Amino acid sequence: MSQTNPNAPAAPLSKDRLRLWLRLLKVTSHVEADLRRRLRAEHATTLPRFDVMAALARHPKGLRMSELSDFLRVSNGNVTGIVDRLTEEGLALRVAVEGDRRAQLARLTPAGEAAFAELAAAHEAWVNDLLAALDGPMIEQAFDLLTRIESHEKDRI
Amino acid sequence: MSQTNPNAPAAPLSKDRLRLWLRLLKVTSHVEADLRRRLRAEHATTLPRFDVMAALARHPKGLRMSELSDFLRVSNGNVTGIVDRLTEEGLALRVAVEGDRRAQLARLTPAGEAAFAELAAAHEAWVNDLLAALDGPMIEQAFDLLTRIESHEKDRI
DNA sequence: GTATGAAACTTTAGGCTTGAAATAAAAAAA
DNA sequence: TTTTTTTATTTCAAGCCTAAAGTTTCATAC
Repeated sequence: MSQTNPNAPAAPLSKDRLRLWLRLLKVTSHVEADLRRRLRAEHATTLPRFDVMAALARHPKGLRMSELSDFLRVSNGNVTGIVDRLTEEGLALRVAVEGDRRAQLARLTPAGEAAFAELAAAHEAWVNDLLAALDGPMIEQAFDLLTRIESHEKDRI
Repeated sequence: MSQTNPNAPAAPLSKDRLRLWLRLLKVTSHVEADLRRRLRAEHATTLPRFDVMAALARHPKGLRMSELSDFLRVSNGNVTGIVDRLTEEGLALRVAVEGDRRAQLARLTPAGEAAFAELAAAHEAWVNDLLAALDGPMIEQAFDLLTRIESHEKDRI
């Protein structure tokens, strides 16, 4: 489904796409770094922990470790460590699954839920500030561009 | 310079910006993960190593370790390790700086330059493929959106 | 010349990340 | 039932990343 003719000389578009990618990466990395910095400085936590807590907050009944790693698109071993650390701090816990002694559900504790509520509010405000230059129509435009990239991605598989 | 009135109720735009950010992060992470996967699978290397090699390739005379970490926006200690590993494999080397025994220049070896040339060509082709859904005008649009985010960013500091 | 402070770099501790190996339990096959 | 395979999770090794502490060298002030 690629639009490029393999026999054609390198199109100038190829260079433009590369420049765009580098620019996109730079901007998103910068925003992400800012969020990480604020999470660390103002809330003594990290983005991966925030992501795990966000996933668990959406699923109050808990998620299996494997569901969690699927959801977050990270490896199994990765979430093991993060949930370990959240558990040590009393923000998460593991509960046995009825009828399957291999599996465990990770859940937020009440303290974890309270902590996440604060984090989520701060996070939304930060993002709102970082993207404040974009108004409604521009946001639409951006969604549109992302959808194009994503749908092409699915073609490729 | 923020357009939001702190006394106003949470604007719906705030939620839209958050949704956009999550979507943006998802798409860029996916593209980045794809590039990492291909670098590993097809060229037995990593994105951080590629980034260091790209910086050194742009500066044939070499870069001080601190210039390198400034350029890549990562910590000093970080580049120490990456250059160490590139050096172990004969792709980079450190040369003393005339007149300052504290400093060292990191440079690519001829083998490193050759390896990078291959990597860079493959990388450009991958990005071209991943962003193939974007034509010239859309690329312009995207640059425009990124410029807005960036320029607002500078306001905030 | 000596002392003080700054600069360039490395080392260290701790968290994140992956892929691969290990463990344990469940499910399927024999 | 016993064996085999699959599934859920953890552990491990190795690289990436940061902030903070440590080392060496340079520059400046005295």
